[in-house]
Amino acid sequence: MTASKKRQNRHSRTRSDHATELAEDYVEAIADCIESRGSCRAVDLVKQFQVSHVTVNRTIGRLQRDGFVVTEPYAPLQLTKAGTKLAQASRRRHEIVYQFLIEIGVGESTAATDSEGIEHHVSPETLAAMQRFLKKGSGVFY
Amino acid sequence: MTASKKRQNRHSRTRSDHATELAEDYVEAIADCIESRGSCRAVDLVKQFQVSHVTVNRTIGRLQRDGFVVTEPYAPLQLTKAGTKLAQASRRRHEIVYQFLIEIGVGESTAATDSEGIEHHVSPETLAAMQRFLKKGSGVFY
DNA sequence: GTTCAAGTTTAGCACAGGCTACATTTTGTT
DNA sequence: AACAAAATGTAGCCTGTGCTAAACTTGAAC
Ligand SMILES: [Mn+2]
Ligand SMILES: [Mn+2]
Ligand SMILES: [Mn+2]
Ligand SMILES: [Mn+2]
Repeated sequence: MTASKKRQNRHSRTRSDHATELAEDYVEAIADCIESRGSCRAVDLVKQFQVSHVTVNRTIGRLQRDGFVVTEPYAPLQLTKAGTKLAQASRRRHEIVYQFLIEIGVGESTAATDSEGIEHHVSPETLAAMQRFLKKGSGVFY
Repeated sequence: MTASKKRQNRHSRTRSDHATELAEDYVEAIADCIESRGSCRAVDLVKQFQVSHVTVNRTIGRLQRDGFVVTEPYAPLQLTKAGTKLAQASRRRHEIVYQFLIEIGVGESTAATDSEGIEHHVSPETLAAMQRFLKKGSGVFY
């Protein structure tokens, strides 16, 4: 492990996916909220995630610690450069997974639900495969 | 919430998926191990999951509490009826997700890794869509 | 300018799921 | 039988992510 990245086994990878999952969903939600409402407050995330405002607050604290968000007391949330970048990448990946599910015949509501969890486990290689599929169009199939 | 099941939003669903995820992976691994080696011990799971034996032990404790495994001190693990059933359902779903990824052009190694996380977020509806896809064969496409 | 409601923060709790260090039991070797 | 090694168990720690209750800020209504 001096110079080369340690190869994780598949379960280790799943665990590390989960470690970044909440961060990805939060910055995505914050970015969406800022775009649609002009700003984002903790209470908006409470509605999105259906957890208590305390849980949102503590999660935001970790996001700030990790450099994705900046906050001042009682003020709206702001994304850092890193936060904005993560939000964009997450949104793009999420959207591709969602559209892909639609394309293979999953209903919109289920696609929305399932893609919310699936997205975090989709590697660049799998994402590329899904994109190829979308490009070709499913008309050939169904 | 007296008689009707509360409709979860998509983030709530993802959270509940995660609550059962470890149980699914463990019983699947235990079932595999029993089939291939005749019995399964904690140390086998240590190798599979790459966590400490203490973590395995505590996880097994929760599985026992929840009725999926039974253990006696220093003895191999056994699955309960419920554990065996969960293992079968998990394995089937996992296998479909894996084959599906292969079918859309993902390499075996990546498919193995990604399917390990994705499987837990695949609803029956999405699983059915993947199966339809596998039945048709991807020859039409590629 | 008080008052009140909404939003936010803090304190303190729980459980899941990681860990190391150390103790114990079982099993294999001599 | 004695010893060594492997497996298992226990004690005690940590972080993440959930909660309720209570205190505090802020901004709007009056
Ligand atoms: Mn997302
Ligand atoms: Mn998500
Ligand atoms: Mn899995
Ligand atoms: Mn997951």
